[in-house]
Amino acid sequence: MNANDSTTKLDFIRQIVAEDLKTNKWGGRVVTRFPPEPNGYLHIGHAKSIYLNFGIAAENKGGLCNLRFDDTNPIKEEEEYIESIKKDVRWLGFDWGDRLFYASDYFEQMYEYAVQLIKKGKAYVCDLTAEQTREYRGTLTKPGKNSPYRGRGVEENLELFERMRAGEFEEGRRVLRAKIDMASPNLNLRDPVMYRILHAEHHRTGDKWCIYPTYDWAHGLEDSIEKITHSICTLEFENHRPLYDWFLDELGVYHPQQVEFARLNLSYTIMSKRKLQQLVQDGLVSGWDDPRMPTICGLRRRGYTPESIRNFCKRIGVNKFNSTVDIALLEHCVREDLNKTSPRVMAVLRPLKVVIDNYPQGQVEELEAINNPEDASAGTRKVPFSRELYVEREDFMEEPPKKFYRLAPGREVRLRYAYFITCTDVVKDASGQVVELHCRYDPATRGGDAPDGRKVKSTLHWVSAAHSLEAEVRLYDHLFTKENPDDVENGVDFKSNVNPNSLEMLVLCRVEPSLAGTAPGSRYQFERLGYFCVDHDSSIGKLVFNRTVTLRDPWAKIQKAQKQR
RNA sequence: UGGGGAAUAGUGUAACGGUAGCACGACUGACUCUGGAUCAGUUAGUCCAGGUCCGAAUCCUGGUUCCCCAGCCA
Repeated sequence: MNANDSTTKLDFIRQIVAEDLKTNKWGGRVVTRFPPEPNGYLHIGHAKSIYLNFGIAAENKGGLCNLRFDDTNPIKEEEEYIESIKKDVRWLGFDWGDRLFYASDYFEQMYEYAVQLIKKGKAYVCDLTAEQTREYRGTLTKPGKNSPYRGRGVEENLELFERMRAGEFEEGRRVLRAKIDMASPNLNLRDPVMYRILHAEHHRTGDKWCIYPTYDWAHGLEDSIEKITHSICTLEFENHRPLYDWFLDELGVYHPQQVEFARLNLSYTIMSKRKLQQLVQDGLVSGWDDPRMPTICGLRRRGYTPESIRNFCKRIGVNKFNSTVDIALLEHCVREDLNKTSPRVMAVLRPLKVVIDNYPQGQVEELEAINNPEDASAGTRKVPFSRELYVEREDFMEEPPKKFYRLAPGREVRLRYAYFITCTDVVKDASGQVVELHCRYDPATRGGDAPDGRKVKSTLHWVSAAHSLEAEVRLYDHLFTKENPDDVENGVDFKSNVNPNSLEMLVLCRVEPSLAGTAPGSRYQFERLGYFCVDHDSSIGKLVFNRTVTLRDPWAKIQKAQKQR
């Protein structure tokens, strides 16, 4: 049994949906929504929510999922984010069809609802300053005090609210509040603000409005208007549910069910939009799409596939308690996908020149290489072989330790798809650095097999010196050195845990000639090294690759263990 | 200190009163023209203490620990 066999294992939210369907609670409908505020870029945590909401809709007959921009705060929101969010959701493989909505489209209707609440004596205009409001609210343990404006008459409230809308008051001068209970142990119920005055240009409604609804007031209405059945949000909104319910009940309107789940945390990275922004602002990363970022655009640039991210979301499950998923699971998911789909290619990241002394000068052979051993239909290609080659610097050791199977003086290894070679001489520069290897090849092993049946312990990747192309390769590691980046000493913040070695730029790499002209976004496996993706900085004249993830590498582990000893 | 949530191998998740299972990780071994992939195996868990029951991860009682709430953010 594998993780795909989830038909019998429903998470608690899907159980609720299934139960509601059984009891016909919503008349057989399933309508969810993904409601981002367009104030930043989406990250892998959003992917969990997208996968959940669109997934539930897709799994149920007639199910719908709305993409709704929760644009109730013009100060933080921009059109640019709307486009990036749409792009990312689409890239992840989800389609909202014609179900694209904006909270701002409901402003008029929300206003009317607010008037209703005022008429019902359940909302009032309050003149307290923000600071006074805080004082009146009380604390976690002390009840709040009623605002002196709480007793204002309906007529006065109506008039003042209208004048608020008309722009007669300056920002912060007055708010509209719900009249609930200043002594409630749930602070969200202590007469929460419904409207605040913001003389700000809204990216969609322009200057039509100068009062804007708060989240608590707006969100339930948005869900209600769109006839959502299950309003799925994260745990921190649990305390808001009584308020969500209160507004809809007081209005007597269609009332979806809010369900909360735990947001995603991933080891060695952070998910907080605010902190991610700090990394960008402080230049610790190159931007929101830096391949080290957990943003969707970062992962895309890194070479992650939508399929692998969806699969990751499926595997992590959904629950009501905070947890931190091991980033190794995400990495496993890309490897799993890329192993099946990506063409193999040879590239040498840190070149070491090898001269095959007994190979004819000027001779070039085109050797056949398999494009993808996991996919026979991918076929084969020709790779040029010649007298002078490059191999990986770390594939040679003058004094090989135990368990090092690769090239060493006097040792025979195989060059993949080519010949067996034996190292006969090591050339060093003045500082003692190995700069060149001399080897002899066995012509009888052409293609990589010895007719006499002798074996070698390892196979190396290589490129022909004269035929290979220069490339820049960017190696990435975890963004932070600690599993939990927020684990810090007093006086410093999470940024002190940024991994100084999370990016390594290699500029003089050599790749096989078949890569000439490869397009940005193309993904490959560099044999024995890992999965790489062509960066959008790449051009015909200058190839640039990002390492998505390494291959599983037992030798690296052995080496690490040997060093520690 | 008030209120609201939650605790299952190292990590993430199943089991819904009836054999604690799966995945990732780690570790063996087999195979291999990628030290990849694949295959086989090992490892390891119900927060604690009581109680109910033939039987408890599940129900009850008491405790412990963690998360959220004092924005005119979402």
